[in-house]
Parts: sequence; C-alpha cells; structure tokens
Amino acid sequence: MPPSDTAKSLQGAISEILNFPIFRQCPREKIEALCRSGQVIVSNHRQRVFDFGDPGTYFGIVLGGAYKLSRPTPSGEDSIVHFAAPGDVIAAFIMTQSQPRFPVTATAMGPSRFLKIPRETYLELWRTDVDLIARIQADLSSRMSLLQMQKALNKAPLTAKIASLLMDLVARQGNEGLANEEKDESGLIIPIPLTRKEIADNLGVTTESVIRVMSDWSKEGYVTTNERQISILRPDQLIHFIHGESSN
Amino acid sequence: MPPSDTAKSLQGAISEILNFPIFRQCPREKIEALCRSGQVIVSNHRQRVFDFGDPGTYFGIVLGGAYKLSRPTPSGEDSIVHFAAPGDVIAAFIMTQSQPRFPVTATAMGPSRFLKIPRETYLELWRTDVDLIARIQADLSSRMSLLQMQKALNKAPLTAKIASLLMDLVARQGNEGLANEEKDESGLIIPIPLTRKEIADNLGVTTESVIRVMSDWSKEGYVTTNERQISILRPDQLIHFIHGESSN
DNA sequence: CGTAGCCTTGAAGGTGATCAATGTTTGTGG
DNA sequence: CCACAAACATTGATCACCTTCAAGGCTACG
Repeated sequence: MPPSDTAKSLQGAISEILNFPIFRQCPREKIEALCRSGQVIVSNHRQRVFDFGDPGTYFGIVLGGAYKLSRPTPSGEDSIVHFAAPGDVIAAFIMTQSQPRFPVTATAMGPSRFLKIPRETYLELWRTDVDLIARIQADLSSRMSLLQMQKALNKAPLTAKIASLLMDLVARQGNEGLANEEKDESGLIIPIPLTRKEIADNLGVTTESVIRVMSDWSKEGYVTTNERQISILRPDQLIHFIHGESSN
Repeated sequence: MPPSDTAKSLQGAISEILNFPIFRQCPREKIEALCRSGQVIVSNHRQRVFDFGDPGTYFGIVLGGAYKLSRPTPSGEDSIVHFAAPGDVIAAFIMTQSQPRFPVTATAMGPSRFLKIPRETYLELWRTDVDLIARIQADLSSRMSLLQMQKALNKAPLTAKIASLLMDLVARQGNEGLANEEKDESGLIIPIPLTRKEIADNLGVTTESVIRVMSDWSKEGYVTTNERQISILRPDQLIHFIHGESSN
C-alpha cells in the first residue's frame, strides 16, 4: 500500500474515532497523536487477526465491521466472549502486563477494519494522557458489566438468553452515532452479521437449540433474518422472554 | 472506636497489604499514603457492606475473611459474580465514572475486614502514582479473565463447573503468601467458607444439584467438608472432571 | 463441480430443575 | 438455658428443557 493511502486511511480513522461515544469531546490532537503511531488493518470475513496465546504487542480500536473474540474451551470447541463492534477497544486490558499474551482469538465477521496501535504507545499514554486511558477503561468496564449480566442469566431459559443477547446488541448500536429512526419500519437492526452458530457459541448452547428458538420467533413475526442480518420486529415481546414469561 | 485503635489497625493494614502479591515490591510510603486516607471496616458474617445501585463513593481492598459480590437476577434470585479474598480489590473499576454506582452487592462471608478508601484518593492516584493504579488494574484483569474462563465452561457438565470453581479458589490462595505445605496431609484447603447455596448461586445452578455432586465426591473421598471449610483431597480427580472425563 | 460453512428438521435421551419433605446447625430473645 | 426461628444440608421422585445424533438442503466460493 503506497504511503498516501495509509495516510488517507489514518485521516479517516481519526474522524471515525472522534465519532465513537467513548471518545466524544476528546481533543482532536490527542486522537491524532494516538493514530499517528498506529496503522489501519483491513480484514476479510473469517480472517483471524491474532490467536489466543499470541504475544500481545499491540491493541486495537474497531473502526468498521465487527470482530468476534473467542477462546478455546477444554472440550475443544469455541466460546465467544465478546462481539466487538465499531468503537470497541480490543486487548487494551493486557497492555500493562509485562509479557502480555492475547487472552482471546480475534476473528473478523464480514469485511472489517481496525486501528492497530503498538503497546508502547499505550504505555506512554499512562504518563502523558491519563484522560484517554480512562476512556478506554470505561469501555472495558462496560464489557465486564456485560459479562456479569450474562452470567446472571445462566439459570434462565434459552429464550431469555437469546433475547437478552439480541437486545444488548441493538442497544449498543443505539448508543453510537447512527440514527435509528428505522424502528417503526423494519424494526431494530442488529449491527453485526450473526450466524446461529455464533449466537450458540456466545451463549454456550448448541446451534440446533438456537435455530429452534429463532425459527419460532420468525414464525411469530418477532424477528426476521436475511443475509445474516437479524432484525427485531417486536422488541416488546423479546423483553417479555428476558423477564421469564414464556410465550403468550 | 478510640483513635488509637484506628491507628493501630491502619498500621496492621499497611503491612498486610504489602504482603499481597499485587502490591509486592511496592514502596512502603506509597501504601502508607494510600492507607492514610482510608479506614479499616470490620464486618460480621452475612453483613452487607453496600448494595447494588448504591452511590459508589469509595473502593476497598479486602484484608481478611472474604466478601461475595452478587447482583440480583431478573427472576429475583442472586447471582454471585465473584468471591473476593484477601488482597482483592473491590469496586475500583467504577471509580473513574462520573456518578459511579456499585455494580454489585457486597456481603461478608464470615468475620471479615477491608480497607475502605474514598473515591477522591483513587482519582488522585491517577495523577500521582500510576504504578499503583496499574497494579489495581492487574487484579481486575485477572477477574475479567476468570469470568471469561467460567463462561467457556457454560456447556460443560455440572461436575466440570464445580471442579473448576474449587480449583480456582485454591489456586488463588496458593498465589498468596501462605505456606501450603498441608497438601499431603489434609488436602488443599479452600480459603473461603462456602455454603452449597453460594456455590450454586455462583455457577447459576440449583443448591440440590451442587449437593448431589458434592455428596458423591465426599463418598469417593475426593473432598471433605466441615464447618463450611471445604478441602480437596484428590485434586487430580477434580481436574479430570474439568476436562470432560466423567467418573472412572 | 465439489467442498465447506451454514441452516433446518426430527427423534431419542440425559442432565439438571422442580417440588416436597425432613434433618441439622446457628442464632436470638424470653 | 430453653424455645423458636432462620439458614443450611439432604434425599427422592418426577419432569422439562436442551443436547445429541442423524439426515438433508441451501448458498458461496475456489
């Protein structure tokens, strides 16, 4: 890639990042400084960015598309820990360790881009720009909170788990800059292309079980899927499932 | 409590904290400065320190005993998110938020003590002592990692979940200063007084199920319990369960 | 044109939940 | 010090939910 292209994509990255909620009202110079040491990485569908256990020499900010963060289970399958959408920070948590290793595998879901920033830059930020670090921590804090919420649903029926996941994903989109006026027409659109298997791997259940629930909901008209794009037509109904009431 | 007592317990707290692994090789003055603005809180068994949703005006470092961090589930039960042992940091993650609220309820498990440190002190540390903040982050990082590992076990049978929890708890003790030479005699002792219900609430299963598994293991001689003190006699057997092999 | 990934459906089976009853220990107040 | 309540532990029977296994169809992509 010629240097001019790199420069251009970096310029784009800066303005994109400034639009993400966690970096709102952040002085442009700071973001520029952050980006200057970084590099925009473009990924294809299903392409792995790094593997569980690899040396963690950098962290990332998702710019477009999505990445799934997974880790192998003792039984050899994959457990998806998080769906990283634009604005999400990846692997920042381990940067302060002395010999960091990535705690998850990152895989692109559809064509995606992220800003790759070397570990040294992160460590320098601790001294030069504490505010920025605090913003990154805030993102991790919400991830932690999400994990805890999901843990609390362990005992709940599968319908509750799926409904909760879908509602979380649309809620995250809502917080970001996008105008979501399409509510009334086509329902809430989930901003990440999800397969049934990915939902299953995230919830720790089987693909078949997810399919059965989603099929029912499609028949009832609560959701629709095409091209891995899931839309929620009846958020109210899904919320019912989260709170334990079965179908009525 | 007369001021002399407070001073004494603070002195004790300082040396205790210096012995915790995350604060090892930390200059004594820094810890002293940290403690000076704090206060040692003593809790009785089952006493609540703060509730989910309360304004988060302080954070804490567990000195003795243990605290369980839980949050209410949509169905009205309790989900235990973490067992906080001595050396664990509580609620530090939310300190940087502008209007922090405790994301969990903290309840003492047996007689316990923790150092209560006001939020302002934490915020000041960001400017004055980044190293200390990094150490606290490291504790949270390991908590996050633990949550992810547990999530990966979602699909595993109940035996694997319980075995994993018990082994995690003894491993955490091992990392702390205590000499654990009692391995050969009485097995690995779990440093936290756990009820079956607490195990169940942590794993998102029912008390009865936990009891059935633990009873089996007691009969097989893998574990023993008395006075809520659980000992692992056959760690090797428990590890088998984690990796999916059933009983043989 | 064949493979790989994803989606779907059905039947059978098991694991853990639920419900109910009872015993044990701990703590509390008269 | 005893009586009573509350929290914890235990056991059994039944049942629902989700898994497992099997088979087949669809689409994308080299």
